[in-house]
Amino acid sequence: MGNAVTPVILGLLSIGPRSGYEIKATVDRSTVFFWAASYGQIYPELRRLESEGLIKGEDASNGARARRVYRLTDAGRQELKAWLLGRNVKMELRDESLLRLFFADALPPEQALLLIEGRRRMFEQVLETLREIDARPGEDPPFVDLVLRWGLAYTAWEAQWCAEQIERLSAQPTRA
Amino acid sequence: MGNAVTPVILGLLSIGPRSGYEIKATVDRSTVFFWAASYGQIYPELRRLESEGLIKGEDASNGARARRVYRLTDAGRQELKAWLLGRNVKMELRDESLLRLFFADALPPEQALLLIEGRRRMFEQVLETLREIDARPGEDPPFVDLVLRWGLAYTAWEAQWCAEQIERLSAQPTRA
DNA sequence: TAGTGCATGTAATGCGTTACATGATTTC
DNA sequence: GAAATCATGTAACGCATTACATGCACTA
Repeated sequence: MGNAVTPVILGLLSIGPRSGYEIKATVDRSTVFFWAASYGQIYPELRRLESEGLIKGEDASNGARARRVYRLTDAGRQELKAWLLGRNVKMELRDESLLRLFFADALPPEQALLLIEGRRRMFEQVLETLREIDARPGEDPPFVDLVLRWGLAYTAWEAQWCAEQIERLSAQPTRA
Repeated sequence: MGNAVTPVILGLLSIGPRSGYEIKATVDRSTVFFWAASYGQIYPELRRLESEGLIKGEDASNGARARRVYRLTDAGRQELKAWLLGRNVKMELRDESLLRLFFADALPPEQALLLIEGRRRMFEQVLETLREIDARPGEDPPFVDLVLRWGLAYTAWEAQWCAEQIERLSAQPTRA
């Protein structure tokens, strides 16, 4: 497995053939919430993966506009399965809003409350975005759908947690 | 605000004076779950922050062993507050276990289930780690404690979500 | 015909992690 | 006396983001 973008490419191509551009577009409205990818990673990696025989590119130009569609090879599918079942599970969060909350004792109580309020709004907005995606119903593979539902549930939980803390702290403003 | 480690240093020093080594140690058992930091960032940034007058270092050597303890200056506290109240909220998740779940349609159903099971175990383990931290009671500042409780609640929620999905999918193995 | 979206790609830049280097002090 | 911990720091490396460059095709 090459780098961070490798499983994304292999995974998306396991759903269906795509161009580099389409991979990026798909990522930007699906995995980007928990796994980002940029052109700077995608295009070089597509060539590398093809040279390793894990994917196969095919010309799909439209007139003079170049276009190359990739599909997974059998070897590529094997590689994807191996990655899916591999043991290394690392999860890293980089949550700036949470870091702020962690240091909120440096602020007067009413401003600290604003921090939680901001966090709530953030998740409320993500929730809206995800609900719009949800609008077009089940044309996605089952587990793609499952993860979308995870996103909805998780985001709602975060917003709810913030709401509870705000209520609790508003009642007893002296201590968190 | 310099880079990713800047708010961590300013924030931890707002709780109390610390050496670079202690900052790293504190991070590794608190913010590391949502915000990591390494020596390669910390030591250069400490010097930079001191040269900017945001923190002040003081020699605290023990015999021949060098040690330098930093404290926040008034300017540093202002900078911290400004960061806390700033508007840019970016949150990035990098959750490999979730990415696997997203592509789990490439696997036969019983192996896909194993993926959720593995995710559940991962959160169950983090939960244990966090509960051990929780064991020593309220000597932390209120919001530090709040974020720890967030960690406990969040982790428990994730484990619970996995358990629910496993149950649901075990009952109806054909669709996710 | 102007603007948006499709499409591929690279170079520079910045960044954080990893690994290494060094040595003192405390604990068992 | 050995091992763990305290303590500071740097260099190399890998990696991803950002910005840029180029041009076609479709649509309003």
